[in-house]
Amino acid sequence: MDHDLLVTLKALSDASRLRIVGLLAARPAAVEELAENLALAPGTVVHHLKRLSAAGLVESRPRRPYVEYALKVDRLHQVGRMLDQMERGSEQEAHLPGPSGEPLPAFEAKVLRSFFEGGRLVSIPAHEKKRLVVLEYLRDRCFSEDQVYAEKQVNECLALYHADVASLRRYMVDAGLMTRNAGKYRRPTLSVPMPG
Amino acid sequence: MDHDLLVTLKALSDASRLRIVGLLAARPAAVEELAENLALAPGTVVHHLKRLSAAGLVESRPRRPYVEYALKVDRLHQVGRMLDQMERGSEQEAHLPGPSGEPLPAFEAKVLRSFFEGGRLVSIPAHEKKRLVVLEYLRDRCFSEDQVYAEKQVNECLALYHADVASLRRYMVDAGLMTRNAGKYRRPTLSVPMPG
DNA sequence: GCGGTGATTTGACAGTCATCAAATCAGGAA
DNA sequence: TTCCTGATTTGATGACTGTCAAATCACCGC
Repeated sequence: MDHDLLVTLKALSDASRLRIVGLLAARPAAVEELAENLALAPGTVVHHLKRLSAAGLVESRPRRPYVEYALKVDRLHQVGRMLDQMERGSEQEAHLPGPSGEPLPAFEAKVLRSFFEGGRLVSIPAHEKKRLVVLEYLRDRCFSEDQVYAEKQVNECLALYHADVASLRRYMVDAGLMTRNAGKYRRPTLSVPMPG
Repeated sequence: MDHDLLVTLKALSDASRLRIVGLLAARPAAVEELAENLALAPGTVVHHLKRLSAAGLVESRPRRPYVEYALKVDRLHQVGRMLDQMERGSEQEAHLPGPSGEPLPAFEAKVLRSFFEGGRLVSIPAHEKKRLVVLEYLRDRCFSEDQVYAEKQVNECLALYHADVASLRRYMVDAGLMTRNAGKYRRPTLSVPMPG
């Protein structure tokens, strides 16, 4: 979620891409059309469109013999709203809501309240049971299922909550909350820790 | 205006700076405080704060013995609104409104209508009188007085309207609409072209 | 099947920039 | 004045990325 915002802002923070968004705001267009308007090579335009697409700002559809790229205005509005609410973000995080607002079990709520302050993790719990609560909470806030994360991305989101991202990463992997394969991280498909 | 949006988006499109914004959203803070939370060197934090400041997102105030940096929420909201309205941007430009909405003299209005299409300059007028109308219009939309622009910035804004930015730049300078000094561009302070 | 057109991918290059360590500055206290 | 603390500047380095030209792909009509 937070990570997506970053991706989207990065996508919008380039002159050429902003111009593309401006052009697509008027009407959908093909790659070559954009390339001509922007005085850029088609390959470059494709590169930009891919970034905008990864940010959910643009969608493509075959329109033989062209490919029609169109702006997804909803996403733009979403980003606008996110920025508007960013100032509230930290206050809300101070409430430490559960994944979908439902109340947390008492123990977990207590642990989270005592280890978080102003939306940030003040220290990593030494007791394994408490640590697990914190780690699981962070994992849910940072990573979605069925997505692969580079170590850099993992660090980026964890850093939102605590400076020592290396420890958090290691603990998560050790606890089986995240799996690491060839430098890539992901949530385990079905992690029911079975003893024996 | 458009240029400021780019600067601001660039400022927001970095993980560290987003985290800074998040921290400052909770409460104002000093450089070292931020540096510790982010696990970054103080110098690096200052660098980021300078960028955020240039984007108008942050302001600083001496708070001996510290320097207090605070978020300017208004600016954040402004950006959010700009993104919301970006989709309307091109439509509005299609109307080619004057600098502050007042009606343009008939001749200028006619020239602009015939040389612009969908908010873009379709070709540079060959006739000097018409060209001047177009150039002046573009200058007003791109550059404010009392500000110095690098050539790159000049190109960025002009490119929003026409691919051949080099010609536009040259014509503007030749016509005295912009002055160039040591690679830097600016609007002439008082440009009353006096013959002789 | 074969060309042709438009889209995409690839490899290389250049410019930008985040980051750090270390040097420097600024102002209060001793 | 001379320290001390915190902020800022500087220079260097490494990573990222926007850009292009050229190669490749995908699909259509012949």
